Amino acid sequence: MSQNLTEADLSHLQEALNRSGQKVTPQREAVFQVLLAKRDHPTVDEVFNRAREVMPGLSLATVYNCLETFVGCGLVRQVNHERESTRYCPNLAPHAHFRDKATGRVHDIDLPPEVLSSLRSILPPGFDSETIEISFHGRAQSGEARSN
Amino acid sequence: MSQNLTEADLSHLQEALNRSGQKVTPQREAVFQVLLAKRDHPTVDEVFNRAREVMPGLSLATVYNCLETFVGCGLVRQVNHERESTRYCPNLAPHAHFRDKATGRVHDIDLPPEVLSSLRSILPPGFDSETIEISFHGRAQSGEARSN
DNA sequence: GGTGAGATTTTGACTCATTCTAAATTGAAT
DNA sequence: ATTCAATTTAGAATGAGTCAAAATCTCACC
Ligand SMILES: [Mn+2]
Ligand SMILES: [Mn+2]
Ligand SMILES: [Zn+2]
Ligand SMILES: [Zn+2]
Repeated sequence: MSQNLTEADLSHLQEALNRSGQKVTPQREAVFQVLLAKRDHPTVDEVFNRAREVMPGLSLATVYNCLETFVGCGLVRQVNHERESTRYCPNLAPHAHFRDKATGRVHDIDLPPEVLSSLRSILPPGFDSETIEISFHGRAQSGEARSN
Repeated sequence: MSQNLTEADLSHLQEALNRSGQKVTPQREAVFQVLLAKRDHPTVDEVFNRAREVMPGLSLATVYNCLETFVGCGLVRQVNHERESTRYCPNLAPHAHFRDKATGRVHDIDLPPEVLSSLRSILPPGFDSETIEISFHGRAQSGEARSN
């Protein structure tokens, strides 16, 4: 379960933090490790509980801080569905989210470049978009429902 | 400004409420009127303040109740961006939302059927989507920024 | 290997949009 | 008129997220 970060993942973390002038800390390593270990779009509380297993003294505020830092340097994305608790996703490829009505689980849906550009094309002139969020809501067959 | 509901809008309201076994009340008429009068995706508080001008005794809880009722019978859509307050939209045509970073305003973006179906097509087999939400975030030239 | 400045973490208080509860009011049907 | 369910209302409660201030850590520098 609680694998350490691979060499590659650690240097990804280091590089992104350095790039924005911030330090690698044990707490940030632990939180990042949790996100990579199980890519199921955990809430802050879920991250907190998982990270505490490996670092018992960790505080909830620090988890909020770490996740905000990661979002700020582009290491993870925030995922919101309606007014539910914010979830976090370390998948940096362009993708949409599918939330399963039955289980509440969130699945990554790959977003091909041509669909992305057809989406951009619906913006009238004068609208300059920096980010696009796409979320589906419905039912997923349990066979498909591997927890990502 | 505070026009009354047109005959057509009132019967739209009546029909939708009847269909789901609920009553037309003065409060529901006032809240619905507010949504139709200025289609700028108001928050609950904005709806509350506008509606109070025409019905001073109205309570905030009732505005929450009315809006929930309207969402339930398909008269309006909820619009969420990140963790900001929920906004409400009476535009029933398929459309995406563009939130202007600078002003916070939300604009409707028409969603052509072919783009909608190209989006549906990215779902792998086994995923059955009931709703899709698409939101852009960026800057809109002020010329384009009529408040819808 | 110390020192000090700045970054990070921690705790606990706080905010505020939303939800809940229970009492009052309304209104349609008999 | 009476009744009963639906609706409205005021106010309390909830809970994810934020903030402020003190404690701790890191690391460049000596
Ligand atoms: Mn969420
Ligand atoms: Mn919103
Ligand atoms: Zn994702
Ligand atoms: Zn809209």
